[in-house]
Amino acid sequence: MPEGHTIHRLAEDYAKAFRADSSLRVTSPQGKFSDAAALLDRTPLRTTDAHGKHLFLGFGDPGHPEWVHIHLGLFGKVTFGPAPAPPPTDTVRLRLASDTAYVDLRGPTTCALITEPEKRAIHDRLGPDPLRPDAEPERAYRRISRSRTTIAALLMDQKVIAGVGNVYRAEVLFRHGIDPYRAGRDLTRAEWDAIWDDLVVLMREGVRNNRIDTVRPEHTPEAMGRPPRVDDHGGEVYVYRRANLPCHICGSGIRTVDLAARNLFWCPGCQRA
DNA sequence: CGACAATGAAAAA
DNA sequence: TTTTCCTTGTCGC
Repeated sequence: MPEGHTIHRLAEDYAKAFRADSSLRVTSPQGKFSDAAALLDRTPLRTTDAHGKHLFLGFGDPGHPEWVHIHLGLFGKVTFGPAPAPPPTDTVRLRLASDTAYVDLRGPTTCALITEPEKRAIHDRLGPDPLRPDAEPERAYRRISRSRTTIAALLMDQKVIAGVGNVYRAEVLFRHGIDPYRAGRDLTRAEWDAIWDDLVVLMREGVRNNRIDTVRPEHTPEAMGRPPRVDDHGGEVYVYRRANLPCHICGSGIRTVDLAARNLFWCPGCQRA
């Protein structure tokens, strides 16, 4: 389940499992991607790429690259396993299978074969991604510093910054004591730089561990003598999905509200205007 | 077995 | 601002 760290991890995992493997079979058991799958069948995966929540699988020779563009949306899931691949269920949009491994993609918002220019156009409309080495955080600040929109909404806008989702949004604002309702243009450059640098660290850690942990060492369950979090998406967090529970730091009840069809979580004690 | 939620975003209105 | 798309797991009856 997908914020940017998941997608970058998938780019690594797809490459690790299948790159340059001439035994690669490409199918679409569900049927919605059959034509493209037939085209790619038995051609090696050349490279993978990720920008924000967009995943790209590169096929073909470098002069004429073809890309499978994948976006998981809210429900998309990817599962890896060793060969032999089990019979696919009828929801598998895309299966890659080699002599040694297989991977199934289910429920993506997007799974399409695109050209290099089309890929470039996607990069162009995305904001800087804390997980990409070429990212320019000033580009994000330029937009934020001119916007009357709340920082909570701006962090979710992929044109402003790519890869942050509902969990990282809530957690990074908490970690910096920032009221989610503050307007973007009221953020100082120093505040933005601190947020960005923090996201770089947190999301890299997310890629490494394949989960989101945002709690500082001094606030971990072990350090504070409280039971570890029990939650179906794993990861130790301060506010995400902790509605009405006491804040780990100040004890205030964590608040939640429906904002633009997503659940926003924050601590009214620690995050003041 | 239906209702509902879930780390998302584009299209329609 | 609302609707739509995509899938799966959980909860209550």
